[in-house]
Amino acid sequence: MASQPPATAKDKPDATAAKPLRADAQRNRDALVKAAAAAFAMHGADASLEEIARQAGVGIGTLYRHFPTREHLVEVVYRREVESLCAAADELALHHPPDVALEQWMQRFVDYIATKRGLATSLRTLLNTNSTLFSDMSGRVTLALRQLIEAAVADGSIRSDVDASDVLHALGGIYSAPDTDDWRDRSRRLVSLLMDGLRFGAAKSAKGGG
Amino acid sequence: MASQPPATAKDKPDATAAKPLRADAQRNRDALVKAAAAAFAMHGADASLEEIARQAGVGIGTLYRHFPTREHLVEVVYRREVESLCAAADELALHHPPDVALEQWMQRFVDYIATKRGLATSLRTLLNTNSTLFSDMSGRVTLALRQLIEAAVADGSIRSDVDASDVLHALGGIYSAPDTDDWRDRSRRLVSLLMDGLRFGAAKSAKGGG
DNA sequence: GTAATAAACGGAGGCGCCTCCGTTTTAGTG
DNA sequence: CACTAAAACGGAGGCGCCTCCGTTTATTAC
Repeated sequence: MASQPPATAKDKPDATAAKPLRADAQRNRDALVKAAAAAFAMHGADASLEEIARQAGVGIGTLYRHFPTREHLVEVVYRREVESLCAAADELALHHPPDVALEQWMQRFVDYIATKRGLATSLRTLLNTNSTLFSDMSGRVTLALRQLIEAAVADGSIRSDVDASDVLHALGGIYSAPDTDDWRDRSRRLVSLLMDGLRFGAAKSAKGGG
Repeated sequence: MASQPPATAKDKPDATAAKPLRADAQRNRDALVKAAAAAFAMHGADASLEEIARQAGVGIGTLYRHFPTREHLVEVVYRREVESLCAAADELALHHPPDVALEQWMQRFVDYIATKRGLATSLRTLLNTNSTLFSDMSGRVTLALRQLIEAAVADGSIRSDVDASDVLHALGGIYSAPDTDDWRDRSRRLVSLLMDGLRFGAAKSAKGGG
């Protein structure tokens, strides 16, 4: 479990090599990310950075030391959220039948995107600027979705002639709908509809294999 | 020369209908645009708006009344510059042989773009956001270029199998070159080279018509 | 000319951005 | 434990953004 290389380990020229932060620095950093996530969710991507620092209980200087620009902070928050969304896939897979897990995850995905409406503009700018971020995130999402789909296909509860990118496109159609009041309800219905389409013609009737 | 419709003229429901400004307002507006053009040229698109107001000799409130956002101001300055660039085409056509006019105008065009390097990012954002602006401006430029080309073709000094959009693409290749110190010299050479290509196979050798 | 009114002015004020640097805290060392 | 160097902190300060509203000015009507 001890993954620190304090003295005995050799330096790894790892791409993601980050020397361990000092304990207080790590604490503050975590507090900042948490506060930023809340602030961005509440006020959109141009929430006040000073307010974020205040909520995190640190000085504005500390915020800027950790995140030199607003974009850095937005990126970290965004990565963290996508990561947690994808982690939820594993969690759902453990506690539900594959098709139910898939449906619930798709619903979460759409809901998550919905919360990002306000950030749409700046997030798109960020994703255009930072192509690494874009490919990392879409790769991560596709992977999570693929695993859910494969499990459901293996289980025979959905048809086998679909793949993750097809479904991702279909979900795109759902969340790009204009935002009315009943957006949430409709998206729920549409995800459910998509799910029925996926179940149609599935092998489940011939259930037998383990 | 009197183009004001003070009392006798009827109201035109023109799309660009703008009620005439009060004299002082028009004066201030002009001063602001002029100051802004200078400031953007000097400091890029995020020049200080307060400084612009100061240079124009007006209060910051006046600036914001005329141009509610920075983008409004950038747009007006940009439109004015493109307009003046295109007007230069007519001017050149009056005082030079068609091929010389064409070459000189292309040179001005490339020089102009060069001054916009600093604004590239924000200008691109603006053009993406505001598609009307984009089509207006590129239409205006294409028209000016087409007239120069047609005159030179008619005169027999350049070949006839090119059109404005071809040449615009070629110019694009020139100004998108990486910016080194000798950028200006090289672009001059390249424009000259392009011009030679346009002259090649022209009818001018068979000069005879008046 | 004067009066009335709509239009325009302008800058103070409140807030946010970001930098800079004196102060504090941590992680090592003996 | 004390000591030190390096790392991190934090907030004052300077500047820019933008709004709001009391004051000034151009225009119109008489």
